[in-house]
Amino acid sequence: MSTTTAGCPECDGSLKQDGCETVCTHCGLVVGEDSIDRGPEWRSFEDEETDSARTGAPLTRSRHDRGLSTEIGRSTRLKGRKRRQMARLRRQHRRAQVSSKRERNQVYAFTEIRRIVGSLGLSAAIRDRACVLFESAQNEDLLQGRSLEGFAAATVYATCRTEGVARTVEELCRAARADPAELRAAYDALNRDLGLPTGPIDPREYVPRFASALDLPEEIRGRAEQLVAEARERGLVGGRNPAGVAAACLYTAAQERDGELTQAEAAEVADVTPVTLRATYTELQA
DNA sequence: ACGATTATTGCGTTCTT
DNA sequence: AAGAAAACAATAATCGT
Repeated sequence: MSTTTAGCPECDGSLKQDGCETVCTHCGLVVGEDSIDRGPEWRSFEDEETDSARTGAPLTRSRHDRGLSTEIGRSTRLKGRKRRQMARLRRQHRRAQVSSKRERNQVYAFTEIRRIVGSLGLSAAIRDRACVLFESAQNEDLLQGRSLEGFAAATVYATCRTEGVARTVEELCRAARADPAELRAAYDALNRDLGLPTGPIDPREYVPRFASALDLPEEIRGRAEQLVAEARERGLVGGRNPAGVAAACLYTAAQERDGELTQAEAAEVADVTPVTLRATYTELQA
C-alpha cells in the first residue's frame, strides 16, 4: 500500500488525510492503511471462539454474567461490628461487580467494534465515534436485555449513517457477530433514547461502492447517480429500500450502455432481490 | 397495530446462443 | 431448440410509522 495520487479506488471520490490513514470523503473507505487492527489496549478474540459455539463465556449475548455472579449472603447470627463489617463487604462487592461488568462489556464491545470497522475498511474516525456512542448507550443503561454484539454492530451502523457513508444492515451483520434482529433492537434503542441525527439514507451513498463491486466503468456510475436524482424528483425514493433504488439505477445505467449487467448481479451487491430492483426499475422506465 | 414494501417461490414468456 | 434472463403473480415476512 503506498501513494495515493489519484482518487479513491472504490468510487473516485476525493481523498482526505485523516491521522495516519487516507480516507475517501465519499464512501468512507480507508485507502492508505492495511485493515489489520493492531491496537495496543485490547486483546484480540480473533483466534479462539470464532463465530458459533461461544461456549458459556461470560461475554456471550445479553446476559453476560448469567449464573456466574456471586453474592455475599446475610446472616442473622452476626451482631454488632461483625454485622456492619459484612454489610460493608457486601456493598463493596456489589460495586466492584457492576463496575467490572461494565468494564468487561466495554472491552468486549470496543474490540468488536474495532474488528468490524477493520473488516469493512472504515476509518478510525468512524471507529472512535462508534466507541463513544457505545459509551453513551452504557450510560443510558441501554444494554439491559440486548446483546452486546448487537450494540457493537449498531453503533458502527449508526455512525456510518450519520457520517454519510452508509452500509447496509446486511453488510454490517456479515462483518459483525450479530444478526439483523439484534442490530435492529440495539439501533432502535439508540435512536429512541439517544436521539441520533439520522435522516433517511440517500441511495446515492451506495452507488459508488456498488458500482466498484460490480466493476462498472466510471461512466455508468455517474449516470446511475444522475438517475438517483431523477428518481427522487419523481418520488420513487420515498419509502423504499435505498439500496434497492441504488441497484435499480445502476442497472438502468448499465442497460443504457451495453446491457452487460444482469438484474440478479446488481441486486446481489445491494443485498436485495431482483424483484425489488425491478420495482423501481420499471417505474423508472415509465 | 397498521398499511406499504420486500422476500420468496413458482411459472409462462422473451431473448440469446 | 435449449438455457438464461426478465416479467408476472400470490403469499409470507418485514418495515416504517
